[in-house]
Amino acid sequence: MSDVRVRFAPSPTGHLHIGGARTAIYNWAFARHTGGTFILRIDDTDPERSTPENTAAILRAMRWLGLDWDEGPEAGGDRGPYFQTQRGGSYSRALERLEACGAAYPCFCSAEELEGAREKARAAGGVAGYARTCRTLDAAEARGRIEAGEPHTWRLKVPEDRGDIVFDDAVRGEVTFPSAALDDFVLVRSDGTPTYNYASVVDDAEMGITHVIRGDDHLSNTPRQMLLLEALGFPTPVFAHLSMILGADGKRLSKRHGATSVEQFRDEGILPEALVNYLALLGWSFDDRTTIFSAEELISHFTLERVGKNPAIFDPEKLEWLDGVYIREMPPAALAERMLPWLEDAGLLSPAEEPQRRPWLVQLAPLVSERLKRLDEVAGMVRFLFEDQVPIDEAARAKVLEKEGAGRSLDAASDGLSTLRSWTAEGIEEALRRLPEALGLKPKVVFQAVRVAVSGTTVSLPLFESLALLGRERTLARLHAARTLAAE
RNA sequence: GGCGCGUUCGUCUAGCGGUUAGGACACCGCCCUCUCAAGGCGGAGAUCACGGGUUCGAAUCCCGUACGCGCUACCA
Repeated sequence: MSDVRVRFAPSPTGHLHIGGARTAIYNWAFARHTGGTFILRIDDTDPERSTPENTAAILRAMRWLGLDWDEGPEAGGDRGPYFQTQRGGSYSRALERLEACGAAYPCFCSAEELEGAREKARAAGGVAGYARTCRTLDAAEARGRIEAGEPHTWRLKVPEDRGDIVFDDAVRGEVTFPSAALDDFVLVRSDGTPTYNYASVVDDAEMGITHVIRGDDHLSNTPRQMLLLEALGFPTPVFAHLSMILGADGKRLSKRHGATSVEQFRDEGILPEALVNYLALLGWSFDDRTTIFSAEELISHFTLERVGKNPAIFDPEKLEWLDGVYIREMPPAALAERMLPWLEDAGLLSPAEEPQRRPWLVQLAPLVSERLKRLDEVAGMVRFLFEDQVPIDEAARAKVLEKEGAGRSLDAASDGLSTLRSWTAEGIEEALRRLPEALGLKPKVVFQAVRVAVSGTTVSLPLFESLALLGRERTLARLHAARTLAAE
């Protein structure tokens, strides 16, 4: 195992978003590629919005995607705990050190005061940012106010002579921030909890994180964190900032763009392999032409050098195409297996009938596989093979059954099939193929009449195979039922 | 407002000084065909955001402008 250590640190304020999922995938792939360690840490420092349910959902989504972590919740590890709310000791120890060396100071300004100052500054068109009012407070006086129980936060004292903060981002290259533009940001809130920038830095350092691969929204936080790192005497990790994933309108992805969380895609019948493949490609390229690759191939090819800098628009259509590719590649038995929950949810199959229906489902699988883009489409496609009777679609009746020749086609099909010796797709095809010529009708007329009679619609799974799966009895019953609706 | 980052077909991208600017999704056409798909073949689609440089030569390097996004919170 190499000494690379990376982490994915979601905050459990919601479900696993696809942006977060992509960050997780890159961290995971990087760790696996380098033989390093992948750590999952829960950044639950926002007491208002963090919930255990969200944490559970995130872990579930990670597992579903196939992203396993070496250290973290439910995995253990010797650098834990892996929940920030359980790491208070680390933050207070670090604060003591910062205070001792004069790198942090208490601030007694109230939230209202700060807000007021901010608005005034903004109205004046000047710089926002904290005015450093408490920075020059006398140490003894500050001590006294703290002891008197006055509410206060702790702020980092940004050094005045630091100059430019420069770092070499693994995806964006050299990035420079003038330290003069940084204000003395809050480390510890008045309730004693750490802010993101603070907790994250302390944890990354204590957990020995070597590469911080995270969203673009943290790029501007990086200089702050580097200042903290310097004050604490910790080494600087390699930073790699990933661009955002946007909706079709170029705006930040949100609910109105459709599904945005990993579990929503699962519920829409997207395969985890396809989602990982798609997300990996959103901002990273395998090479100059490869679109489809397995998780193993992703791992062996993944490098930070091939991560792109520009924001990417999420394209559900391409995801669905890719999902279709994965569905088609699946062996029939595997697809039959994956179809099960969807058939059960649609009430077409009960778990009890499952075992004896297995071989039948394996025969069905190849018929649906090449027309499925998502698994949630399967029930609608196969329903006519499960139910005893099928309603005839009004438009299909008008368009097909009421046409001249439909009735004769159904009669002839009934005749031919009722005495058919081997009820197989091949046998059925042979019997039905004879009909058009015998009736003097176009093949399409005959086959569409039979299709509508049997499936109720003009579009269905391949006819002969469908009849084979339906069985002789139900096929003949439907042919007879449709006869009454048909023209001659 | 300040600071930072980004900008190649509609979309995802390849490209890292010399290419007919390549691939994929979507789109269009043809073939296959019992419908729908899948598949095969072909097509259209990018003056590489714009304007200046540097260079024999720039999508590739530099500067500026525009637009987009992020940060500028006791959110993360």
